[in-house]
Amino acid sequence: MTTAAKTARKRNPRGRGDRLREEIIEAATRLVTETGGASQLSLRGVAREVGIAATSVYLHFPDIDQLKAVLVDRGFAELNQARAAAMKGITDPAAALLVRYRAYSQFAVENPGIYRLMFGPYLPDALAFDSADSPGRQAFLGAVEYVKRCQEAGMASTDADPFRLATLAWAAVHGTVCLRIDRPNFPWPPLDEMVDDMIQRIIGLPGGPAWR
Amino acid sequence: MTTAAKTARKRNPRGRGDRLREEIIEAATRLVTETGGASQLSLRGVAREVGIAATSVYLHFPDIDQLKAVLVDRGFAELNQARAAAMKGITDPAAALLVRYRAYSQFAVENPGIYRLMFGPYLPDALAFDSADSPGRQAFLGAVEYVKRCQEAGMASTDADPFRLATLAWAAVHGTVCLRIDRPNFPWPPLDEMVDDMIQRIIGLPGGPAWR
DNA sequence: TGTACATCAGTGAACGCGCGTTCACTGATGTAC
DNA sequence: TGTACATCAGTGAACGCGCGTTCACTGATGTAC
Repeated sequence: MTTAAKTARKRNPRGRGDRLREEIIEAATRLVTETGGASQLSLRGVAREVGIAATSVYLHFPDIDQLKAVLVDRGFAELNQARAAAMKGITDPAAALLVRYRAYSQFAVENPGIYRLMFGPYLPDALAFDSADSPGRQAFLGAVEYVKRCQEAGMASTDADPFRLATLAWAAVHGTVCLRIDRPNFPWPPLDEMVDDMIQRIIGLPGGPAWR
Repeated sequence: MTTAAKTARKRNPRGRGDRLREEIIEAATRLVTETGGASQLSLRGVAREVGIAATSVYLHFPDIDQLKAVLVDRGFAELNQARAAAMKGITDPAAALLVRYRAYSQFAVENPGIYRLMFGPYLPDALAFDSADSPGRQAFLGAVEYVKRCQEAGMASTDADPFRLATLAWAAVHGTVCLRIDRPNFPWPPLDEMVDDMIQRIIGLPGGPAWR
């Protein structure tokens, strides 16, 4: 549906100008998802997708980077939500850890455009800074916590601190999904299987090589 | 040095028109390396960098994708060379494997623009196809071979076939370097240390968690 | 030895396109008197 | 109840820019006769 303006748009009623803001965000999400690349996301392209004049985007966003920032925020919100939903009711820390990374990787593969925007090189510098209280960092610290629980339960290697293990795991899963997205012709094993295998080996989870 | 034409270019002598081809490739390499992104590599930009008319690029490349293809080829050649140089004289298969991945990751971090072009989403489809005889695939099969040797020497996990282990290792190292490039503010451990740690855990190399 | 011609290495003007951004505007609807 | 005015939601023309691509060209140098 990236084509042109579908049906002639009706102007929003008085007081509901913010609805357009929502439409713009949705259109941008659609574009990023469909084209898989946020690099060519343009103000005029988004306006075209919504079916409004290019200038109307300025009513809600001072520039395209602000729009990207919103997409990234929503992306993290959605990822966190998916992760929380997947982990719901799971008490075993090792199982919870695996499910976390599976949810992460599924989100990435299902939303490659948004994922690339969140973790790739397209981000405006201000967002890419990845400060200690950024949503990405917060989620990472959540993973550190779960690794720690696994260690305390004797279900993970204790030869490295949990921060280090979580760092390795993040990088490994990130690479897994990036290559899958960018090199789809490689004979990859099924996603969940590969992620489980990866995490078990890195964290030293039961079922991993250290336990055989 | 991305600025403008340095010194007025002298036309190449008769019969040496191919020198310009080389200059164009070098300029493109410089641009990709400096800006770190191949996405905005443009025909006119390259011409500007070389100091020639935009149209002169057509004398050697029908379009920018052909130029990118050459950059990728050279990238693989350089990577292979760096890898071979690093492995020279090393007989221990486990040490050789570590050195391989260290060389790979160093190449990536030192040439982020080229690396992204080689393994990222910017590639023209024809190149990204990653067929079984592509240079990337060939290098990968080299890694599989070394994993196999490690297994045969009792220096690696034998709970998975070498192809699978090499797949995991590649993905993990790819993620390591990508995140390092794209999220430089994260408190990463030193590159070699992180790569060694990653590979030892995944392959089950001596020094890895399965051996402690 | 001179000269016409072919070839080679590259140029420069021009095109249409999509982009971000500006500016003044339009037209519907609510509100004050 | 009517009307003037303010506000709100959004438009349309125009700008300058960089881009890829076309076309006819220029000017040096080698080669055939």
